[in-house]
Formats: sequence, C-alpha cells, structure tokens
Amino acid sequence: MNARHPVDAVRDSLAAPALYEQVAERLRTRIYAHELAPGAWIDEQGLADEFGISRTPLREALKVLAAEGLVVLKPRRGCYVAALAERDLDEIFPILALLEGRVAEEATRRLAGLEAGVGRLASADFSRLEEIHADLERHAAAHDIDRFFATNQQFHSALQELAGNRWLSQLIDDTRKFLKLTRRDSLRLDGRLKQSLAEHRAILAAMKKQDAAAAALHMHNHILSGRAALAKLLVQP
Amino acid sequence: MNARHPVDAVRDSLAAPALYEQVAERLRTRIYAHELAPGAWIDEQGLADEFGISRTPLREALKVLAAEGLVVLKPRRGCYVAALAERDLDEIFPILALLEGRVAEEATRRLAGLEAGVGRLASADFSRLEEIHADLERHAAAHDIDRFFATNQQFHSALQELAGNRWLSQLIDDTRKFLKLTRRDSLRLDGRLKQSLAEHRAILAAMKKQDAAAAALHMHNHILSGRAALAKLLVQP
DNA sequence: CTGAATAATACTGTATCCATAATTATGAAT
DNA sequence: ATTCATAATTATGGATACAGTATTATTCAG
Repeated sequence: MNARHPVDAVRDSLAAPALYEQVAERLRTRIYAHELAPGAWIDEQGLADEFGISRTPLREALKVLAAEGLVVLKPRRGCYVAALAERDLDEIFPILALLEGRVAEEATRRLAGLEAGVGRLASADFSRLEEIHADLERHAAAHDIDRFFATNQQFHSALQELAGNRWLSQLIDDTRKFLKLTRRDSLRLDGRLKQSLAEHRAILAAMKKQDAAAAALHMHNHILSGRAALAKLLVQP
Repeated sequence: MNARHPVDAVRDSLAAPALYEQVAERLRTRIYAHELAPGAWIDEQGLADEFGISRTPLREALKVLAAEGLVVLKPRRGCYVAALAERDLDEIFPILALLEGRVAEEATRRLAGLEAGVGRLASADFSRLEEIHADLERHAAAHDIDRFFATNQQFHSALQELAGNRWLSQLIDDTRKFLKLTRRDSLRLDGRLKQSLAEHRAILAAMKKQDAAAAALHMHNHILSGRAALAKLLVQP
C-alpha cells in the first residue's frame, strides 16, 4: 500500500493542507477584507489564541505572506500588513497591462494554431470564453456588480488557461494579489461596467479574427482603462 | 517596500537580519551552486545541525524559499529543491524578454524626459550605463567570462534602476531567480560573448537616440537570443 | 525465494518554553 | 511642567519536546 501508485497524486491533492497553509489563507482573507487593515500591526499571540493554535504555524504563515509581499516583517518589531501607495498603483497597472496583453496574444496564437509545440486549441475553448462573456453581459444588465466582479475574474482566468503559460499566469496572479490590498473597486464607477464590456468585446473580436496583436492591444488598454477608472474613484469615492 | 519613512529604512538596514533570513540566503546560495541539486530532498535536521541552529528558523527559511518557488513543500513528505523542465525555460524566457524590454523602454523614456510625474534623468545616469558596457567589452576581450557574467548583471540592474519601476524590477528579479536553478550558462558558448555585446550596443544606441520602442525591441531580442544560445548548450554542453 | 503483513524507525508538524530585545511606564531632576 | 533616565512589561526570535504519520526494515507465509 506504499508503492508509487497514481493514487498518490490524488492523495496529495486531497491531503489536508498543512496548518500553516490554512492559516496563511485565513490571513489572506482577512487582509483582503480589510479586517486586517493596511499598515496594521499583526498580533501573533492574539491571532494564535483566536485560531486556537500555537504561534509556530502562525509565524510560518506570516513568513509566507511576507515572501508574497502581503505583509512586511520588521526584525524584532513584528509584522505589519502591507500598504500600497498611489505610486505603486501607477507602477503595477502598466505591468499588469503588459502581462495580460501577453496572455491575450498567446491565447489568440494558440487558437490560431500558430504556436509551435503546443497543440492547437479546439474552438470549444473559445466558446467557453464567449459563454463567460455572455454571463458578464447578463450581470451587467442586472446591475449585479458582485457577480460581475466574480465572473470577470473567471474571464481573465479562462483566458490565462487558454494561453497555457503557467509562469505568465503565476506572475499575473502574484501581481493581482497586491491590487486586492486596495479595496477600491472601479466597477462601481458609473459607466465603467458598460465600458468594460465593450473592451471585452473588442478583445474577443480580435481573437476571433485571430489577430493576436490586436487582442494584446485591446487587453492592454482594458487594464489601463481599469486604472483610469480607479483614479477617478480616488477623487470621488 | 512601499512608502517607508527614510528613518525606518536606515534602522532596518542596520538591524541584523533575522536568523531565518540568513539561513534562507545560505540555502539559496547552496541551491544555486547545485550543492543542493534540483529535485533533491532537504534534510531539515541535518541542515539544522550543520548550521548549528534548531529546526525552527530553518523551517521558516524553507517556507520563504517555497513561496519564492525555489523549493517545493510536500505535506508530510518534506521539502525538495525545485527542478526546471525545458518547457519552463521556453515559458520563462519570453516573459523575461517582455519585462526587460519594458525596462529598456521605460528607462529610455525617462532619459528623454517624456515620462509624466517622475523626473527627467541626468545624462550622467546614462554615462554610468555606458561605463558598465565598456567594462563588459574589456572583460570580453580578456575572455574573462566570470567577470563578464557579473558585470552583465550590473548592466541589467543599472538599467532597471534607470527605469525606476520597483514592481517591474521585483518581477524581473523573481523571474531570474528561477533561471539560476539551471546552472547552464549560455555565455560560455562560442561567439555568444561577442553577440551579446553587439546586442547591448544596439540597445544603448537606441536609448541614445531616445527611441524607446527600438530599445525595447533590442532588449527583447537580446533576452530571446540568450534563450536560443542556451538551447544550443543543451545538445552540446 | 518472493511477496505481503507488521513492527521499527525516522521525519514532519505542532506546542511549549526560554532568552533577549523593544516598548512603555514610572520617577527624579532640572 | 517637561525631559531624560531607568525599571517593568510585553512581544519577538529561537530552542526543545512531543505527537502523529510516512517510510523502511523485518518477519512470516506461500
């Protein structure tokens, strides 16, 4: 029962994640929800008591979050939730635009079957993307911003899968994490929903025409457009 | 990493790094040197004894390295050094090309003073880059590959500083870390030194002409060219 | 001699404990 | 009353101890 069965892979995925990982996840949730606000000090003992665990796994979790950049560890002075400045947003969004643009480009190329090595994608994969977009249109019509937000994430994730570049996806996810630190949400801005949809349509149209460069450009602009909307939110929240 | 008071930075830099950080650094060194080879199991107790410390800080260091991607933590089964597949290289290099291309672009724009917000760079900053390149030329002429390698890193670092985008730099550094896992070094390939120099010259020339797009393109090709060289090394090392 | 079942071992994950550095509170002196 | 020095408190960093699980070794049956 201990030889290398294929079942092992399953068991690994089913195995309960280590405590420090669960704790890290709970902390991430709290940070994103601003229950632990940016800049706030993190009380190790307090949280450990609250979670009903010892400080050891909690500290390991904090090390992980620190490596991710969600918290900063000041030697001998404790742990603080990271805080983003406006300048950080100005630096992050263009990078995200670059990366997501690249995703759109690679996804389109794979759809067109131009990519060397990796196989050509079935048109069913693209249909899936169109379905998600259809959902988006529905949520927008219903002014259901929360569902729109969730589905929007799905859209970008699905596109990342189409691109099939794990490293690229990783970088994007890493980068997006920081944006979650600012809980401002450009989607609530008047007209932003409609604008966002139009941008998505442009991306999809370019992909359908198998114009990778255009898809990249539209995605690039889409992300920057999100930044611009966020900036408006700053002066009038 | 964000908007800290200058005083904090000083105090932080003077404070001795926590033990787990020192350990993480030592482990990185060993991993890069392949003393801990890709795929190898990491013996916590053994290393702790060797370093003369307990398992606690060592484990914290491993958590950090895991978050960085240098090692993988298998629950209940220990820690293993990460191993890159050829496919990973194929995915990483284009991303690096994208990011470093962007660095060249932003640096050039700042030199040209076209960037909004951030100040125009002095020509002295560009001279510094040219000096480093001159060093490179010398090391190449002397066939001193080790110094060339080190100075080459300086070149790219200096360029990143000119671009002045901390997040972009961070992503690049994070990405380059993985490449150090494969100890193959394209610079040792016949003719690669000369080729690399020529590519650098093209980048510098574009920057001097304040042609940001061209600078980006040349840098992009420079990185991909490095990948191509590496590929040759695979069949004949 | 081979393979399975079981016992022994080793390692991971977590909790507890201790030492040291940092912060706050207290008190004296100007 | 304010400021500086010193003491008390608290939190962090690290070591050690222990429990639970995976791996390896051993034994026994076929």
